[in-house]
Amino acid sequence: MAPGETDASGLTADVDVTEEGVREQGVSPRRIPQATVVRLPTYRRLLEEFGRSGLSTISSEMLAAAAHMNAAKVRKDLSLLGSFGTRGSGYDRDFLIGQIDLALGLDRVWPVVIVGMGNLGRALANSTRFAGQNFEVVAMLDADPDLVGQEVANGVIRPFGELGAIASSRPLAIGVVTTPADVAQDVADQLVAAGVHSLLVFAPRVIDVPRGVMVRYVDLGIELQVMSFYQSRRERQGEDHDMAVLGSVGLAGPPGD
Amino acid sequence: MAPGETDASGLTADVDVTEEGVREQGVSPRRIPQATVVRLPTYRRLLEEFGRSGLSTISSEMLAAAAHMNAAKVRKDLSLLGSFGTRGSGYDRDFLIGQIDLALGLDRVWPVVIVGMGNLGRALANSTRFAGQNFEVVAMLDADPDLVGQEVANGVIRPFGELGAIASSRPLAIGVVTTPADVAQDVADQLVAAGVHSLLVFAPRVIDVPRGVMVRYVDLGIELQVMSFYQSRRERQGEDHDMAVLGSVGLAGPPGD
DNA sequence: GTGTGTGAACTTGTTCACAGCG
DNA sequence: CGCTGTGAACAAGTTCACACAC
Repeated sequence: MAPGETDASGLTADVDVTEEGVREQGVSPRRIPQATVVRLPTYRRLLEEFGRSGLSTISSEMLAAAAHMNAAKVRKDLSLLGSFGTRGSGYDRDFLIGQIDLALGLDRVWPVVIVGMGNLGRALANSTRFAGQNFEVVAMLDADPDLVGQEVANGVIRPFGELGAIASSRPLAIGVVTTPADVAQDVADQLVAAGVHSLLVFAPRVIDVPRGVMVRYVDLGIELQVMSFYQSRRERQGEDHDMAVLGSVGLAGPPGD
Repeated sequence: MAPGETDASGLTADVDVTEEGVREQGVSPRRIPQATVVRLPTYRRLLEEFGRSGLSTISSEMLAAAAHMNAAKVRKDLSLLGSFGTRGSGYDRDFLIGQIDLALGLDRVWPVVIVGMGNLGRALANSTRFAGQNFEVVAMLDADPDLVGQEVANGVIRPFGELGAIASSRPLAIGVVTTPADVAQDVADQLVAAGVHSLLVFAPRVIDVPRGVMVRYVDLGIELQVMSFYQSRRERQGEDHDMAVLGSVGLAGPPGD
């Protein structure tokens, strides 16, 4: 196969993606498909970058070129947020960023808990993405007594057992699970009990959650195996296929051509 | 929306997923859609786990329940590899694992290079997934002189400038980019020049690659923003939606219901 | 009877192509 | 005339439902 770009995620592990509960209730402009939701952050980032170049108006064609995708897709995605473009010129950068933020819920700060402070948990805690504008790491937990008490990023690692206490002193929205696979389900259960409704799981394990709780998986093993698949194809067949881009986090596609 | 499960990836960032170059050439049994490729590693892992429970025959229903998905999907996916099931009983675990390995190219070891040995690069180098059976980290590079020479996992960090030399002494297949975003494109260019045909990019940046090179993205920022989207929906609307599971690495879906 | 393999229906996502606004 | 917004065509992915093999 020629490598093309994939879109991403790769590992859709799941099930049950019902779109209920959500249907128009005044607030939501329109139903936004998941495929679009996943692309909005990329558009947002590119708009920021264009801004640094001094551009204040950006066309779907420019965004599409920068994101390596089809302009019609960009327009369709953006039109789901409302009709913000100006025919003949394009979209006003600042206004569009504001609208994307509104759609993504980036008009507030979400409290995040990270459970499992090994190498990966630490890397995430130090990431600007986690410590950024809209997300605040309110707790870093681990069951290992040797790790408890250590300073990481701007805080200290606390015992996993304190989760309940932390949850009663302040609301928690997102839980990041960077523990070994064998305890991931138990950790997830306790996070859900603590009020977390969104889980980002790095452990290679399918997690059971009650309805209403969202789970997204980031699985490095799957990523590598997907690459192995395309790489072995390329070697089996002649060279020069055309691979493109795939995305894990939902970005990218399989090496198509 | 009720949280459902998503499938994942979330961030499909890409483009160009052409399926050329690949079409049937004797070796490939049949065309395997990307959606299936991404799920094969999960089936493989679940089969391993069932094996530990002593089961030697597994039905699509069992796999589906464990993976939180539809049994018909499991059967359709597996049937693309060939007709390995036995009607009335199910699939022979060991044989099926072998067939999945064959399809995924896990019958050999792929040389991996990691560029950017900050927290994340180190976490990956220490990961069993990277140091596992089918992947071998043959080089850990960084441009920072302070990091060069440090021991990580089973090796030592070398200067990024040595990439070319390393590539001429042994073939490289997969490149992992865990550098800051501003140098990611340059690093990718050099990896491609060194013969790498698959890139796993953690930097929040769209990467340009020539045809034939596959890029998959893992973007934590996108993951968090996708969670923010569904979380803010849930709060805007009544509670109790039904979210499910989404996958980043391609596993999971949007919180549907 | 049990569970696979698969055509057909359906749903989701992408691309085209063009009407129409600025 | 340029670029958005969008219906309509298309492609990909999922689920159903059932014939058939064991």
